[in-house]
Amino acid sequence: MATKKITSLEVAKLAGVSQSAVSRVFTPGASASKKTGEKVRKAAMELGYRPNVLARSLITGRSRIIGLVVAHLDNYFYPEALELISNALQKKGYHVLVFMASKTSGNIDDVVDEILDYQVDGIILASVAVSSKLASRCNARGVPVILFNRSQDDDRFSAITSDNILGGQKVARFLIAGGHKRIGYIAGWESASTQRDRETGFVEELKQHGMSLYAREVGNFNVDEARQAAHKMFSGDKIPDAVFVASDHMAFAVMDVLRFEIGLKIPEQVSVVGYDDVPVSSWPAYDLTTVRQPANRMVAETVSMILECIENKKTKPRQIKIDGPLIMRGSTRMTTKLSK
Amino acid sequence: MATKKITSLEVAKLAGVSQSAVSRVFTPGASASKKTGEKVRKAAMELGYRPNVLARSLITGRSRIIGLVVAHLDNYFYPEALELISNALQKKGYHVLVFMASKTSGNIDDVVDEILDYQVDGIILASVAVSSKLASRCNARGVPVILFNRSQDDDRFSAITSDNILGGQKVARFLIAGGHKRIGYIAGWESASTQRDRETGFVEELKQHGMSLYAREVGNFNVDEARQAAHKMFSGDKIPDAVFVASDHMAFAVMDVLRFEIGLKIPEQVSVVGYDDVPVSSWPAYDLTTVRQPANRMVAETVSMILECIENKKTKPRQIKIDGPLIMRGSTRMTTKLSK
DNA sequence: TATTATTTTGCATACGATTGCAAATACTTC
DNA sequence: GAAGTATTTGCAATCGTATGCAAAATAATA
Repeated sequence: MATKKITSLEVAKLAGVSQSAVSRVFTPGASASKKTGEKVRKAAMELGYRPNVLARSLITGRSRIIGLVVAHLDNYFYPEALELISNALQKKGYHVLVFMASKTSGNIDDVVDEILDYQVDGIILASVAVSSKLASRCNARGVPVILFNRSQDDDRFSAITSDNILGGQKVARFLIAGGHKRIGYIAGWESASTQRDRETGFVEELKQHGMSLYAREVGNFNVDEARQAAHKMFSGDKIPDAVFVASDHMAFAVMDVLRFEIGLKIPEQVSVVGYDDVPVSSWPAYDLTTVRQPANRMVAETVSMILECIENKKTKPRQIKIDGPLIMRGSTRMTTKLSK
Repeated sequence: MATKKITSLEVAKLAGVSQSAVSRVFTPGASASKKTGEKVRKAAMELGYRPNVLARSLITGRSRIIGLVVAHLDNYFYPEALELISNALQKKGYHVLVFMASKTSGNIDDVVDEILDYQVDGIILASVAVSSKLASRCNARGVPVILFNRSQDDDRFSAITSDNILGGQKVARFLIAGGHKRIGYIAGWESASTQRDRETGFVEELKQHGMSLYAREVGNFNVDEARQAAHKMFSGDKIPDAVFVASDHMAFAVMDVLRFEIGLKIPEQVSVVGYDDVPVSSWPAYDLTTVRQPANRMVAETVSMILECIENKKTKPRQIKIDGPLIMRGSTRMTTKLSK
């Protein structure tokens, strides 16, 4: 009903000081005497006054808002990342404005434009790419853009990923050491750097050992397509004895198909390896061997990087790769002792 | 580098009109001739001008930002809801400022205060409660508050939930019809209305059939505690032949304990029922019978409700319960034919 | 074409804060 | 207590846009 706005002016009146004084009390770096500080704080409390962040942003040019574009919340790696990012930024006095890059909404560029309208201090793109035109626009406005779990051949933004090439290599070494001879790969979305790097590392390392992919299908980081891929790969009579799936999310679907539709035993007949180490992977029903993407460290780097860019406009973009361990679980057989 | 801001004034100059004209062109309801419209749009395009949403909000008093507080992203019902909410609001020209109500951050009231600082047009609390003091503060500022998947005995805000009482009843009827005699319940967080309602409906319906709970433990909507609860409940010699778990999320943990740690067969020895119908429930590894919370309909109601409250301040808060079906899957045995 | 009704436009102010500047006050020091 | 230095404080301008009001331009009507 009485939708009254309490402004600094009213607090000033009640406290018997100028409006600027009120502002100074609520501005960290500003100078105000102890006495006025108390008077103002008391009056503010009484009226329930809190500074209007938007008005402040208008004049300071800093909104303390970070735009976050996220696409695949159905892959449980992202909710976890979102939670960590939001918490970390919250702790630093920033907040997250979320934008979904759903398949429906088409163009990511439009989304980024919308974000810029909010005068965000920075943008985090989680597993999402953006045109170089938009990149320059962000650049021109001095808004740092950080790619999370995706890299792009554009040195105007920083990128934080796990070391996907190395991860792929680890999987290859592990499967070879386990005595597997016919090794398949189910790929993610071909245009994603994560997909490419994981496959590159994997295939290169196989080659090092004189092997090559026995089978390859594409799952596009999508459950349904992963199921189909599994069916194709395991429908013949000579089937792989191991399959590396480009994400845990897809790997679960693959495991379900192998066990419940094709009737194969994991790991006795087929070993399955995933990538991400989302919480479900450790649940006994899947117990999936996988490469951990250290979400907490990736987020920590992302947040400190973006804050650094905001503080200091001259910060050069960097590409950071974070190593993650191979987590050995029950979805893979190990005939041979594995030397680290 | 050249961090130049393009303002409406510069566009006005280039287009040869006044600043107000530019503003009018970019303000939906305002009057501007076709001719100036074109001139302005052309100039804006050339300079890459877009209106500053924050400045606009300052004067209109509407930010087109909705604050969303969310707690349990580890329960996969919430990422899904978040995605739906964000998409629906995006479509209406609103955006979501996310706040994590992590266990660490303690007081929700502080979080809500922070949200208000951003002059949000409305607040959605997903499975989170707030003190009545804060409720009045929001009320006083004319900011509608909607509870999502949680209700509270406070008619100042609207609440959208599934019909948890009815859901609990359905589970009871189903288990009884299945011939189960010793029925256990693993509860969520006792203070949550969802937990209370599910249990109430469940127990009442058992009573209707002359039965009562054979065992009861508390899992607090938390995986680890659910595991412990399962252990306790199934460690004796007379164990339940069915267990209703207050959320799918916990039910998975319970199933894993039963199968892989205690060595029971599901559903032959124990039937398990969950609540939510998150995507994982339909995966063959769990194939969990559960009550569906219709996230899309719940979100649709939530969004239309909050927009209605924003448009028309006089809208009365309402409590909406949405019925969800029982989804029968393989985690429960059915000895008897079930009459709907 | 003259007159009236309707749109369009510019001017100036307001939204709620921050901040440079200069005057006023408080604190040192001799 | 006077002179000098360090802090506080208020004034006024500013951020980028929206909007009421009155003047100007255009359209409608006779």
